[in-house]
Amino acid sequence: MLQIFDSICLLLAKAEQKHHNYTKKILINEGLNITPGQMAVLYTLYNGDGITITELSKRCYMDNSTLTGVIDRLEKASLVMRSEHPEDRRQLVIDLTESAKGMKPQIHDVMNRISKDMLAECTEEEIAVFRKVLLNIFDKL
Amino acid sequence: MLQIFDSICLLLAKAEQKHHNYTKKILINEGLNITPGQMAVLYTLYNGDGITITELSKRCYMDNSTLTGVIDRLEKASLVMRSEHPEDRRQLVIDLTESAKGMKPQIHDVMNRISKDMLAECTEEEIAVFRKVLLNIFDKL
DNA sequence: TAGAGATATTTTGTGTACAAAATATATTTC
DNA sequence: GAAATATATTTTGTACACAAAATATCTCTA
Repeated sequence: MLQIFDSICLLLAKAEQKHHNYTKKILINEGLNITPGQMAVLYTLYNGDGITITELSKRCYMDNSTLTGVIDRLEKASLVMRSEHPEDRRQLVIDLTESAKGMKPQIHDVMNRISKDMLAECTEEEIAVFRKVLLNIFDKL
Repeated sequence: MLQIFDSICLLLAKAEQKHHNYTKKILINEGLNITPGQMAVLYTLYNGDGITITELSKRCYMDNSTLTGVIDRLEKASLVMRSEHPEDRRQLVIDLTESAKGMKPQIHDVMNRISKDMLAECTEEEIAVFRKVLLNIFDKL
């Protein structure tokens, strides 16, 4: 059983997949009606909105062309607004709506809960190592 | 910098994303002309082919409906064959082609190389903890 | 044995993810 | 200042990923 996890590559991929689906379900259960990707964008914007799409893409490590669709859906859900950049007509500025701002505590709660759930059996040291290895993978690749 | 990685949830998601893209590039550079998902299916079939789609889906933790498309593409690339199940006409049996069997060493090499690259800076102990935490996430969620 | 329910696979619809091309606008260079 | 180049965003095409519905076939039960 779990034979394919001889490979740490596949294990990493599938652990993240479980985590992603778990996040999806919790967001639905909480009635937040957003997806994990949309949550990541909102979370990033809570650290400062009023930024361009390219800047947002850098901060949340999401492809520019992927963001187009995510922002479309967030805009349709009235959580985000595109507006013109005052000095450059190529750029668009993304702002959170009041409705999205109101969701901030709930979103932080959800993310904390998910971290806690998925790492419930792990010690502080193990979590520190886990974080370190993930950061290393992110930086290295 | 890396502000969103205060959250280990987003860090896990993005580390896996980097890993996925890295895998994609290596597979192209090696001239294997398959995607990471296709590689996972082949890898699973190397542990035993001649199994049904549902059995394959259990072994590689891929959704049945996702597998339909992956197998379509593998079949188009002549790496896999669907054939009728002798006793149950609902089921299809998936077999590797000779061509796919010939790729086994290369695929194992690629996967070992990727593990090595992404964990290059890590000690054996850290890797053991990393694996343990991933397995825990997979089992728990 | 006919009909109900179960199982296997595919299809459809939605949401990332990314490369490459398309579009629009800015900037640089000659 | 017009042409070349650069930048910002969207569009298009391909590949997962999964839920729900559609199909086909099998099995169980009355």
